[in-house]
Amino acid sequence: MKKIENLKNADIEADFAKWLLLNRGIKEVTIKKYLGAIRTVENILNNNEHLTTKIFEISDPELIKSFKNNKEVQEIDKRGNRMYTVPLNHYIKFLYYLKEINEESLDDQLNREVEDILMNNELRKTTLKMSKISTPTEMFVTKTNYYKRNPIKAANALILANFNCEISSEHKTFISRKTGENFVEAHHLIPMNQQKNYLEVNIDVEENIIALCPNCHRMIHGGKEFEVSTLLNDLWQMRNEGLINKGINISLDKLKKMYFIAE
DNA sequence: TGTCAGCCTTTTCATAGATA
DNA sequence: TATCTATGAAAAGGCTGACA
Repeated sequence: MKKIENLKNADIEADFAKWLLLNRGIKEVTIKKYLGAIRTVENILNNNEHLTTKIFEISDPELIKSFKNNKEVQEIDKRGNRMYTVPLNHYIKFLYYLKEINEESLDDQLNREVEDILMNNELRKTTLKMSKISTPTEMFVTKTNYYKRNPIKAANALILANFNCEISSEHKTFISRKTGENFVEAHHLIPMNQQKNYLEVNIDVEENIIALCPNCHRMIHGGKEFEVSTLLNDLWQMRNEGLINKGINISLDKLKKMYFIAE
């Protein structure tokens, strides 16, 4: 069992190294030094009992951020010209990247369920009634808990948008074989992984679900910062009032942070 | 703020020789 | 013969500063 756990940590470390090499274009020599620096930080935190696990066992980027506040880490970081916080920052970005990939795959799963609902004429007629019964449901995926999306809510959102991309109704895609409508995808403006920060309200509601053409949907998940930022500006203007009516308060800045836009 | 080359120091490992 | 110790080479770690 111990060996399996070690293998998992080694896998994450190897994936992180591969991500640095392929996604960030960092040289192997530097990657080696970064991994060594992370190990040094890990030892410091272990020695002063701020940490009892390995850094690569941690999947919460906020916890990694807190390590940068440790006095000893700050001291060696200053001496080492930020060579300890730089790799930690990279690891934080890597963890967010992993979360984003999970968010995308959950979106894909949701959209397949939405299509199944919309292709059933009887079910389609009753979606608006059914959607009233809903509470956020946590589901377990790998080591992290995620909130299951309600496909009926998402189907409603697409119907309310008249199957148009909400960025521009001119974004025509193709007619879906299953639904017979212009193909658009459901996207949660406030990502569902943020439900944990909205304990009083359910963010899986029509007001938070946007119909997007596949191009805009991919762009919002993986576009350049300025492109995502532009999309978010428009969508936030469009939906903020509806969200407030549902008791969901979100500033544009906070929304951008959820998409890792540094502004 | 991040990257990276380069230099210095420390650690690890292999090998040979000394000793019990 | 087995074990310990000294030594040197290689690898890894730590740090600096230039540059983008």
